[in-house]
Amino acid sequence: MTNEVKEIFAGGGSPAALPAPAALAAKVRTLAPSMTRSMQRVAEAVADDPAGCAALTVTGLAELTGTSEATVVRTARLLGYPGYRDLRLALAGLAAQQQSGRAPAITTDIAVDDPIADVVAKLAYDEQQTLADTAAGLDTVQLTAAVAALAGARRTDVYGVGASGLVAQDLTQKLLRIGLLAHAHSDPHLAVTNAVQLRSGDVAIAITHSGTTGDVIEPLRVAFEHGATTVAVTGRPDSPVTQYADHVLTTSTARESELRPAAMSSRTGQLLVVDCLFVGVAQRTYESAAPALAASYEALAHRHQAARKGP
Amino acid sequence: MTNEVKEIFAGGGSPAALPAPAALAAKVRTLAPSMTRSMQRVAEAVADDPAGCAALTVTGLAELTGTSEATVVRTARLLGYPGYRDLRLALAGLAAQQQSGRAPAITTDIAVDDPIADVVAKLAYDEQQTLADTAAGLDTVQLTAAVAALAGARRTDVYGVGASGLVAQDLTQKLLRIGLLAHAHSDPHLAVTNAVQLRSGDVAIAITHSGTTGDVIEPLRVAFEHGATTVAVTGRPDSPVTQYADHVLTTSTARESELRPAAMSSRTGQLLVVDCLFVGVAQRTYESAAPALAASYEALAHRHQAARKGP
DNA sequence: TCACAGTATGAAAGATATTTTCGGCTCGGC
DNA sequence: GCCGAGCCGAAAATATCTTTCATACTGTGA
Repeated sequence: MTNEVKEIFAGGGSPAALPAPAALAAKVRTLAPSMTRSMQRVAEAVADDPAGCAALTVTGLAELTGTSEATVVRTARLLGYPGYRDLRLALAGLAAQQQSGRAPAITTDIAVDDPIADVVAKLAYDEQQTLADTAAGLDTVQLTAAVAALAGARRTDVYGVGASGLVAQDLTQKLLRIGLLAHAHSDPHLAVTNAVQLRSGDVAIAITHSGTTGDVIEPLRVAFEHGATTVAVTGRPDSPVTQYADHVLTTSTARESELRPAAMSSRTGQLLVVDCLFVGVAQRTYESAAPALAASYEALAHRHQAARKGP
Repeated sequence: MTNEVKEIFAGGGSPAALPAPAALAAKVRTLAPSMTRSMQRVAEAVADDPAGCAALTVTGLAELTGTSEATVVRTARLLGYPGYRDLRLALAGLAAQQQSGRAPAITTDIAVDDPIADVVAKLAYDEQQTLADTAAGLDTVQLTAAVAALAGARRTDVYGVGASGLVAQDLTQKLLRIGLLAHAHSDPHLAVTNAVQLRSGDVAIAITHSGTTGDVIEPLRVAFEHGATTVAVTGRPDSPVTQYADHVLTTSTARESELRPAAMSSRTGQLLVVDCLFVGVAQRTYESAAPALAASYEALAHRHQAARKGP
């Protein structure tokens, strides 16, 4: 008999019968007056530190509050749960919500004495922000034009120095993988001497956050003057580099600070632009890109060891 | 005896011992490849419907997935929890977070005929997700250890090939800027010949998404055997590369597809880890890092043209 | 193809946590 | 002071979780 009653409670009720975690604190306040002393102690502990209580077994919570298991279970029942087990789950949910609610507070700058966990959170948050901003600010018309130029290019040269040089190489690696002829230049002299070879039908891409890097502007200018289609990926749409760019792709300019140089966040936005270019081109040239990609995987397969399980 | 052990697990351990709910989805993806079939079924069910699974007992989840209780417990262990009970609590937390207006996830893949605006949105979303997952899954203990090793290193070698090679260079560039002696190797032969020079007090870092890239594992092994402190940045915490790593930093494994190679999303997570390492080291060596950073800006200033407004 | 080694898996036993029962206890009213 | 109502916790009963162990399976080398 008692068994049957319990089963109804545990499994038979409507799906949303249990109080939502968020309502727990309110329920505690509402019901507190009608509770006995011991139960109030339990309810108080639960409302006070949901996360802590969620980590406790029924026995642990009983000890913490100086009561018994039976009282804890009675309290859980009063709060609307079938038993302590379900209260505990709700508590875990509440704790998680509170924790995630605290997250947006990380907009502050990174300090020298920040614990490493904060550093991780802040960096991740900032880069997410940069991605969102860049995506929102990207001009799809310009992007489409750049993709079209790349897809039909005889050859593509990409210029970038410093951190942007790595982005340039990233783009080049990707384009090569889908069968396009691309080359990244970080040596300004070689970049210029190569740029003079370009002509109509070729594409030149300059990547510079500030838009003022002479070593990158110069080859783009040369390419521009030789009739190549030129693209600038920069955080400053009004900077010198755009003078010689047929298409300008703007990346977001995130806040920078002492411990977080501009190069760090700009890179994230630049890479997003590069990925967009790559996928755009891959879409346009799918017939040839897909087999080329597959072939490049194939070619690398033997350079990977078989994954072994633990010792 | 068993009692004592358990209590340590439940209450006494370090605060961040258990994986946070937010990290769960990432962990499932990261560890799924190393799971057995049955465990994958359980992991999938858990990732698929956290709320639903949180409502189930170990027996219920075993029945739902057509496996046994033992398998469910094993899966929970693999995901980093002491047992199913704790996994269930995390699940409840995750469910609560999702319910409280978290991202519903644009799970669709990039298609060949997606308009460019969709491509931008999907790529940005995916990379944001990768950042969040990587940040959530990053082990701060390992990170702290790696930072400490780097900050006190006589010299640092970083190994990476392909896309990871660019990440290696990014890290190297950053470390050099704050006055550390660092070098990136993408030539496997040179990497090994340099690795034999390393000894205790030096640091070697291998960056490989799959964790199976022989060209990167080999130099790390050599460095490891010569007594250097070794760090692996990989998406597979159980892969061969970790055999020779004193500290393992795990990046998130995002879904990949034909138009979005693994290298693309892995790069985002790797760069976040690199940034965390850099900032961590910069914090520890602030006295010398700050002036070094300032000096590096200074040195580059003359290579930037004055920003001119329009024509 | 077959034997074999190493794993993966689930059934059931064992341990732990939760729920129920039941009797002692306190407190206020008469 | 006596009585009754209801609070409370110890311990039994039950549900749940964990471990163990035997079996089935999978891939491997002869």
